[in-house]
Amino acid sequence: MTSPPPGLRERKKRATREALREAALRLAVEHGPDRVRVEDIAEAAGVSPRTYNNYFASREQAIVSAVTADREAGIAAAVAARGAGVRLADAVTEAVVEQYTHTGERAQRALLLITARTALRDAFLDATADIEPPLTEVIADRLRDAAGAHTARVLAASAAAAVRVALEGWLRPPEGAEAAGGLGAGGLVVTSGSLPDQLREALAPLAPAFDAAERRTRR
Amino acid sequence: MTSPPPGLRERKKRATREALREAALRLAVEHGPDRVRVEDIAEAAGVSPRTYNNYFASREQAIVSAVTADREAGIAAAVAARGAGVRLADAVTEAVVEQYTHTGERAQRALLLITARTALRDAFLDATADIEPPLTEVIADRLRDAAGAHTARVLAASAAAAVRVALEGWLRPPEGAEAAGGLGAGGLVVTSGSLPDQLREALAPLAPAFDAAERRTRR
DNA sequence: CAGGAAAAATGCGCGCACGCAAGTTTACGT
DNA sequence: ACGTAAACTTGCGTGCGCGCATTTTTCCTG
Repeated sequence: MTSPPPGLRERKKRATREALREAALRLAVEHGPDRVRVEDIAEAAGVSPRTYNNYFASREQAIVSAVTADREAGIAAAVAARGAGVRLADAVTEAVVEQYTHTGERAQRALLLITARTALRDAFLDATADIEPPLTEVIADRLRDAAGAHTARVLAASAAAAVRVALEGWLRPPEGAEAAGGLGAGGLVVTSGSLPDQLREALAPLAPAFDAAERRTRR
Repeated sequence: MTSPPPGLRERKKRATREALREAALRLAVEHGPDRVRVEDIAEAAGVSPRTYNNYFASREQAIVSAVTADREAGIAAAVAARGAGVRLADAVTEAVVEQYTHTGERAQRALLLITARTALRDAFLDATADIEPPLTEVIADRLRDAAGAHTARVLAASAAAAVRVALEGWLRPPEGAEAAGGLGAGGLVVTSGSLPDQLREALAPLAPAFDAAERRTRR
């Protein structure tokens, strides 16, 4: 899988990235997200501002990364942990729920801060796309037939998209009815259930697709 | 459907946006995408640079928008055109294929330019998410039951994600095209499979999900 | 254990995104 | 018809993203 020698070079790189994550989140919590500049983050991490955005494309990305990194790192294992015994759709769903609810104290506090600022919310939502690669890998691992690779890619992308929809609905309580569509005021804006429920509800419509893909590999 | 008076204010707004689109694409084709500044686009459209990014968040977005606007405008009609007689999954698939292949000459030429520059390619891929709202509307139009709204949202998001995967695979390997000197030094992007095939292949795994949702509405 | 190539970090500079506080235009009520 | 409020545009200033050229660090090979 990974390279047997982690590479000394690669380790420092990861250390720097982690330092930037940590610094970004800490400073954001300390002084408020708007009161922190890239220069401050870079200084706290011991690198130049120019180096900073060799790692992160935007200021928001660095802050959010501290929260999302764990999930994109653990989602694959969480799916794999639920072995071949359970339905693939259930494995993915429960793995997602686990990764987004069984979260540390620090992440929970950071989320509270993220949901307040629009720019950070958007960055957080965009970050959900980062679970797609690891998801693709584990799904492809269970779809061994010829077209499995392509199918896994699509299913992973769809699952990530569904998660995004769930998260959007979850942190959207304070919003007027200014949807893009014309007669979009179609009544029930019931939303704002618990996050696990939102996730399960969003992933449920995709279950038949997962089932079909999984069924094809058995024959 | 829409507001009976289009609104005089709204008309000027759309005209300005269209002018910016047109100017951005024209200048990009004329002088090359890197040789055009926001100031030039704004001047060509008759507005100030500051006004420019009240309409577009990035320079690339404006250029790409000239190509993608038609699709996000027509995708809903394309699905609706295929009436309730055909399977929802097929309607969506064929509508997507139609929108991304039956394209004008100008768009085709612009695409050639977009695929060359990495920044424009990324912007183009990101723009596929814009078909999600109209898709949500038409799908919800055919899913009339209670949970149809949520399901439509997830299915639309998944379909958009699948389209993105297809497009990624389509314009994948532009390696060694580092001849930025002359005009039209065009290295033809070698594609793996025709675009319609890629789209159909990517959307196919989602068909069972569409079927299940559609089947639920009939009883 | 050197020497040299590849890769990352840094300094510098330019153009862009966006907040803020005017000025200007459109829409609507009495 | 006129005045007022809301929306859109504009000028200005600041911080940021990133390309380019240079210096420093890391890794490999003879």
